[in-house]
Amino acid sequence: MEEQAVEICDDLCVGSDVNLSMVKQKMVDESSAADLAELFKALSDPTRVKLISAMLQQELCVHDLSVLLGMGQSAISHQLRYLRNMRIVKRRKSGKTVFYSLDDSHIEEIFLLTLQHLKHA
Amino acid sequence: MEEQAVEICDDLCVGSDVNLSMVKQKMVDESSAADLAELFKALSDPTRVKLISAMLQQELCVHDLSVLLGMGQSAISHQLRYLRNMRIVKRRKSGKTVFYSLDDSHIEEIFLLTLQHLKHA
DNA sequence: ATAATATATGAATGATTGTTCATATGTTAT
DNA sequence: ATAACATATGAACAATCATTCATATATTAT
Repeated sequence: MEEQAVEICDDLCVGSDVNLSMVKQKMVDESSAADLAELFKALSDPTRVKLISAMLQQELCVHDLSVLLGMGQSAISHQLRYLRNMRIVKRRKSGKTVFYSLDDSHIEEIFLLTLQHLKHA
Repeated sequence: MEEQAVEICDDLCVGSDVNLSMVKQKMVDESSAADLAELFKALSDPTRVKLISAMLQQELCVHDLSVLLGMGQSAISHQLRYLRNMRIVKRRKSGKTVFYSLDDSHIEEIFLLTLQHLKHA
């Protein structure tokens, strides 16, 4: 059981009677905050959103994704690499073509939950 | 009932027998993709994640948030403005101090769901 | 009015990002 | 071996971003 060092300065916010140490203890730590931000960042670009939305239905090759999104093959490849590094997407190679599909059901849940919320906002 | 124009090029991906029009119809449209990306972008920065994580517990004034995160007041104010523009956070003014709290339970759900997934990943 | 406190904001800056272009790698067919 | 095709990748560039600094606004106390 480690006692987390809480470095709250002596300053008292006159406008509040909040116990800052208490709040700090329950906050996400530095590393979790970074992880959360990193994951959300992966979903924070329209191109990547569309890629995920397409692969939500079925695995697709780079060329098809490129056609679907109306974007250059290079741009698609770069973004797929990004998503792959984040382990959001996985590859399957078949001859010349490479098929991509979603690798993480967590992402799928988060994506769909957020989509729902946006729909009946 | 508008028929959505699906501009799939004649190119056939040799490596796949996918009906691209079908996939395209089920994909999120341009505007939804932008909205999704915009929302996720709001959560894609460690500072904003920590702010939300703090306010998940209770409303807090700018000064307290500044102390909690160990960051300058200006940086905090700028990010709070961002979150407020996104309607993720709301203000309550009391004398000199301004209290911020979460404005959107959707965000809370998405945030907590993602946090859970990261924990037992 | 003046000082003190809390927050907001515009400008500047360094860092990161998404796309494009050119080219490389890898696979299949001839 | 050569050509054709599918994908990957490095460099470059414009655009966006998060923070800092200086300063402005607003509120309260003296």
